[in-house]
Amino acid sequence: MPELPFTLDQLRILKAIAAEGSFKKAADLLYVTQPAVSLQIQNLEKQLEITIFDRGGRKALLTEGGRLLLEYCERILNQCDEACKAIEDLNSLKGGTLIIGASQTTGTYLMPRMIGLFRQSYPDVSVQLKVHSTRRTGWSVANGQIDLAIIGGQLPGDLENLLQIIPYATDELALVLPIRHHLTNKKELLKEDLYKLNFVTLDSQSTTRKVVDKLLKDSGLEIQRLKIEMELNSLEAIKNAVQAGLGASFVPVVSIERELAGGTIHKAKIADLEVKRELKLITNPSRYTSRASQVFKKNILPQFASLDSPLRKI
Amino acid sequence: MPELPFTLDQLRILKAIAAEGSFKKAADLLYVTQPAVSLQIQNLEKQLEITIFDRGGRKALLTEGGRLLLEYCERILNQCDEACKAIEDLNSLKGGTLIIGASQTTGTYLMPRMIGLFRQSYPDVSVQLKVHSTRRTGWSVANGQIDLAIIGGQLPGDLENLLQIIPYATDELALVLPIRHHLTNKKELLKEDLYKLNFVTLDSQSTTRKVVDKLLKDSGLEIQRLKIEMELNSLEAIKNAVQAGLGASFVPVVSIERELAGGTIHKAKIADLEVKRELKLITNPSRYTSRASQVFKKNILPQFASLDSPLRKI
DNA sequence: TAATTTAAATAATCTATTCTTAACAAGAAT
DNA sequence: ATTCTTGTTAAGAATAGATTATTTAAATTA
Repeated sequence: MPELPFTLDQLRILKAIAAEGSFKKAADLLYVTQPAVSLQIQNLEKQLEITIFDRGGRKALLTEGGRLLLEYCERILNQCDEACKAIEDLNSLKGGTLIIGASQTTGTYLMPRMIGLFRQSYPDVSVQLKVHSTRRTGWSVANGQIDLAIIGGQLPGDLENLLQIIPYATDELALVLPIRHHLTNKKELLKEDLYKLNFVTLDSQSTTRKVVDKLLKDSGLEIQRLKIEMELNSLEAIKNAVQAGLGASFVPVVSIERELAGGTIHKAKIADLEVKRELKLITNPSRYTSRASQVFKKNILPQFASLDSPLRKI
Repeated sequence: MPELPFTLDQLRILKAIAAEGSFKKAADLLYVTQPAVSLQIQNLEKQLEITIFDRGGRKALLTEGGRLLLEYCERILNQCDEACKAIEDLNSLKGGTLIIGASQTTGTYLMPRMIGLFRQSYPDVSVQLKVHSTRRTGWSVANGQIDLAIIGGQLPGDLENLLQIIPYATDELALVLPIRHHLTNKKELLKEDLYKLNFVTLDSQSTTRKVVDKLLKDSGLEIQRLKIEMELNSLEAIKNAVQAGLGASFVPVVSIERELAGGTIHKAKIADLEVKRELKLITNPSRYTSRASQVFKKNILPQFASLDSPLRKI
């Protein structure tokens, strides 16, 4: 190894001697014997080809070269200390960044609460939330741009093997009706009733829309017979449309908590149909997992996870 | 020794890997084997309790902590490089300070030429010239405030043992007369003639004055019989006074080179009297000798030294 | 999919630093 | 003069770090 002319230990010794004015005291300060100090300084002087200390007098005094070196020495050691502190902060989560991926729905209704909780405990970690499609989120996790993500949709097959996928929670996709709709009287609906409704849906690109379509189809419904009044591109717009009496819709329950509590929207029960999807936590097991990510997964996510999620099993 | 969490070598390895994106290539770059690199990084990671590299993929990628550390790493290594350069410059005399002491006379007439010569070769060394009394100069050399000095007077006894005193040159104190003075006709004067002259002298504090007085007295002259027209405090003033015809004076030959060449002053010979003093180089053998000081002593001084000076014996 | 190649981790051995103890030398303080 | 302190020198011991050889894992290629 093409050698450096000094080591950090030598610089530490130099600093100590300069501060104490004595080899002996420096040795005591550093918990080594005095010859060790002498030797190191001799090596340093030999390698730099300068005299550093004037040992003549009562005190060990710095020569011109010594003073020059000491200046750099202090700067270098300060940088080292700073580096240590920064790393410690990172370890104790007083710094760093956590990047979380989510779909539109979880990103809008679930993540903000989770992140809020996380930041209560770790206010110095900056958290980024990336809302993208399931596919794109999956790739981002795969190549390390995102630490972890919660998705509701189906991943491309090749990613399924690459990523760790943990069932996280069940997201019910509730049928919501305007509160003055005539079907709100009925305790329970039947699948058949859906054909009588006008629907306001997410546009067909959306993951949630695809999931709903697939689930309805799987349950035996002929989805092309469902009347779609209009397609909107955000859940908020849909909720507003439903509340305005423009039609019914399937929306994630997490997105209507406030409306249900305020009685501004009606959630219908369907006797012979359950529209549910699995929310899944995805991470990349072959990548480095940041401390913040570990903590988020271990401490925050379980508080929102459904009871049967592996994350809950403490 | 309370340990530092990393060594400069480890930082160098870290930097190399980050640059090359590979442990192997970093190893080649640093002329070590690959396991050595692996081990050092492992130690680093253990000590800092962080993961630095993501070894999963094709390339060794930095983790968040790794990037953080690398920032400090680069700054630290840069400082180290700078320190090395500064020391090298000092060694090769591309920096540093040389502090030279001198009496009024040598400081005015000799040193400027020497320093000029020195700075031709070493323009980056800053040179300070301190003109003080012999006594004060001696003490400054003793306590290290001055690297070396040339003095013409007598040192206090205690300093004579402490310092290294090398005969350097003989400084003739020439009797100078106005060019129109009636004694300039004579080829050689005699001591007796001095009593007929009016003298313009340095004031009695001055080293040169004391030396001249002593030398004249030692040669048997009754100095109180010499007529002193006036006392001035600088050689330049004296030279002007002499040239103006106000009187004669003993002045160091080095101080009248220009005037002799221009024929504006007359230097008299005295048959039975030689007024000479030894200029001596003094240094402090028990103190650190700067590189600049060594060079000045070895290369510059001999060019101005008299033939019998030890400095000339190459 | 298997085979080859490449990079990194691991293990065992060996070397080289760098401590420590001990003995010594030089200055300062008593 | 001698005692105490401080630093240097020298020899042995402990440790850190490097090397070679081998194993493991991933990526490229056939």
